[in-house]
Amino acid sequence: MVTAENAHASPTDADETGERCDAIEDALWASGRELPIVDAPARERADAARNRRRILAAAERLFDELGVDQVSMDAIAAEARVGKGTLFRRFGDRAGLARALVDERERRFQDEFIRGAPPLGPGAPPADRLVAFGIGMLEILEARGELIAAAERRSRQRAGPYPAYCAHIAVLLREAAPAIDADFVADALLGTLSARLVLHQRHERGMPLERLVDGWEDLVRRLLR
Amino acid sequence: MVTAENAHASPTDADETGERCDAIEDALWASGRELPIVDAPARERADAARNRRRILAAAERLFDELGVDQVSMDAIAAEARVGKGTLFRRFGDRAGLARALVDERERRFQDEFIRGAPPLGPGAPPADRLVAFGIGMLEILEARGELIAAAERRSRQRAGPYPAYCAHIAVLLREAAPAIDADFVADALLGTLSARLVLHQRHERGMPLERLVDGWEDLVRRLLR
DNA sequence: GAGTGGAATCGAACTACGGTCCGGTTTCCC
DNA sequence: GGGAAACCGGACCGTAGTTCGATTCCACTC
Repeated sequence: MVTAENAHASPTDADETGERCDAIEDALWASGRELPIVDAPARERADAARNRRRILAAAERLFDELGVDQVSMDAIAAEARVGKGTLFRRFGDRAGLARALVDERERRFQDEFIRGAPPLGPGAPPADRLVAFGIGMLEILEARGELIAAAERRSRQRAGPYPAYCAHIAVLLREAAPAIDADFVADALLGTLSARLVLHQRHERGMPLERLVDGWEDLVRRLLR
Repeated sequence: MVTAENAHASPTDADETGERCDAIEDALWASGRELPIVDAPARERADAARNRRRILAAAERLFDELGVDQVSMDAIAAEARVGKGTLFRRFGDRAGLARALVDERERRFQDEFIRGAPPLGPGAPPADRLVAFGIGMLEILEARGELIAAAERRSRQRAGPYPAYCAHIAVLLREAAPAIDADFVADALLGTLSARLVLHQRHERGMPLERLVDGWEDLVRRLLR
């Protein structure tokens, strides 16, 4: 069944999926969340790895071509030349697959936020870091909003990077304004960066990206002044 | 098929669905939205009215008994002794049915907000009205959160009372702080009152209602001070 | 390096659910 | 009573997600 033609049929050459970053993992543990379950297990069988890559490549291709919510899971499985069971065992559900596709980018973002250069990373005043966080998030949403909306479909708060974002924002808020209910306000701020909301503002209400950026900055400054 | 037993089998005695309030309608029009389509049409046939009542009663019963997202549309149709087609033609989709079930309460809330007594209604300072709005919304969510979450499932921003809430909040914000981007901040504030988020905070994170109330008030005051 | 036991994985058939369609029936107005 | 419009409801469709027997792979032995 595995022909020579599709034995290494992955056009995305993201082959080094095995790379880990212990610093990020530690930071995530410290923030009290589990790691996202989108990686390969420690020892992955060769056929499983091949199928995982083929599924991700097929999904990326179809999403790109047709739009995220015009593509069924059956279509992805067929395009990847893989059974449905394989698809779902690998990624859990549709949201898990979407999460896997944005995971690399989100990891990089978390990395920059935790240990990158100011103003996003440590060193800058907390208000500036918060502003930079929102801008970075809005940029990611601009590029991958549909996908992230699909990843957040079931419950945004439960899975994915939400708890980590929440914890990081809360830390900054406590630093900048100790009197504040940091966890509550973190949820409030993150609500502004919900994929569904931003997509609606951008495409249905026609608000330009700069307006969202300015709005975010003003919101943060007003809260922390 | 229609037996005497279920001919008027509606335990909810919301029989006067025909009552209209032109003031509210005008206000809603002024805010640029359409009216919610959950009413009976102007002239409803007798069998249609009977079936609508039976569907609403059945849904209420099953939702109460089993929890909102443990009840399928088939089950509601069966419990109401009605075909699936009838159910969907009447209410459009699952969200529409849920909206119909909270509609009366939301209308009352909109009414109080537009023309009721202060601090919710006109007369109080805008900041106080905003605080009261959030508290009222949180109370509704406390009582009917699951149902409202179901009503918001597809796109919160597009359907239901969201546009009206948004417009009203924006008016208050402009009054209290003309320099603010009122539409943007209205979305931000309403994000805090999203049914999904509040349910998560209340039941999964165990935050007490008073904390959400205090958090909301502090958030509004900080923004407008 | 070939063989083997057993666990991990594969994938097509299956279930359940939301939503649509359309021929037949009921209701209402005249 | 008659005709047209509105309505009814069950069969039907596409999709997300599950199951489980068949298959593939890998570690270990000889």
